[in-house]
Amino acid sequence: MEGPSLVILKEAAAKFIGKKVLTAQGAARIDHDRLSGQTLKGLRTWGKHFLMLFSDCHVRIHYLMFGNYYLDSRHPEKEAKLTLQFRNGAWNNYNCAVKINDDTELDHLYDWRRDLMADSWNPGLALATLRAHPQWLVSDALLDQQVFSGLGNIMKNETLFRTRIHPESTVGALPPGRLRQLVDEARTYAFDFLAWKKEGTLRQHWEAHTRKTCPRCALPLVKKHTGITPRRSFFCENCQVLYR
DNA sequence: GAAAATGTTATCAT
DNA sequence: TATGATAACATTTT
Repeated sequence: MEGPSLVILKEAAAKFIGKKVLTAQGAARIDHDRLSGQTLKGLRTWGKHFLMLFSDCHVRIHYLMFGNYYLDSRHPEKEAKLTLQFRNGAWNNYNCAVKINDDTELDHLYDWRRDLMADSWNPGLALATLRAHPQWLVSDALLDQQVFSGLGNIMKNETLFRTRIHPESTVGALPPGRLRQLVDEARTYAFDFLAWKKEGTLRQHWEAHTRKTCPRCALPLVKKHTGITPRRSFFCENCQVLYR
């Protein structure tokens, strides 16, 4: 689950803010009793981290690859990792990593300027970090959660296709204008992703990710694992320039 | 039916 | 101590 999907959840679950947790339970190995009776003070996201704020702690949920949630309903069979029951509904979270953190000063843990979805997103800071690591492959750089927090593999492939940059280009070899373009397009695509995800039309808008042919030139797209991670890259060798 | 994938963190080994 | 390998999690799509 990538950053934009968490923004959608934050909006959908906002009705629980200010409400008391009647019961907390689930398969996650946390102290559920600690949450029962507490009032949900707020919800935040930082990249792919979903944060539930309470007066003396916060819960961090990471949905990883397969995580999902049900609001006011539940999975027909699976046991939730964390279920929060409120007077006005239920919040079930599945296949996710759940952690309680005693620190309530989130600013100690998170640099909000790094969150691609945030108003406080700072493209200049991302740019500066990239400039400091010229040897990185762009496919690794985009997936670095300390630089583009919330950016996932789909967003990586689509951003590179849009900017016509080959995933195995090195950051340092990109002309300055192209590097800036990459940073800006990552943010632009993130919000297109958000809008399409809300409409339920995300997948049909993919131009490169999981596609077989290039929508620009009709040549076959290359599917290859690139970078240190390594994650799937779908790209056009004809349209996307390799900067080395 | 096998394999791979919208991903990260904890733990163990070196 | 720092870095790196491996396990763990566990569903949907190809």
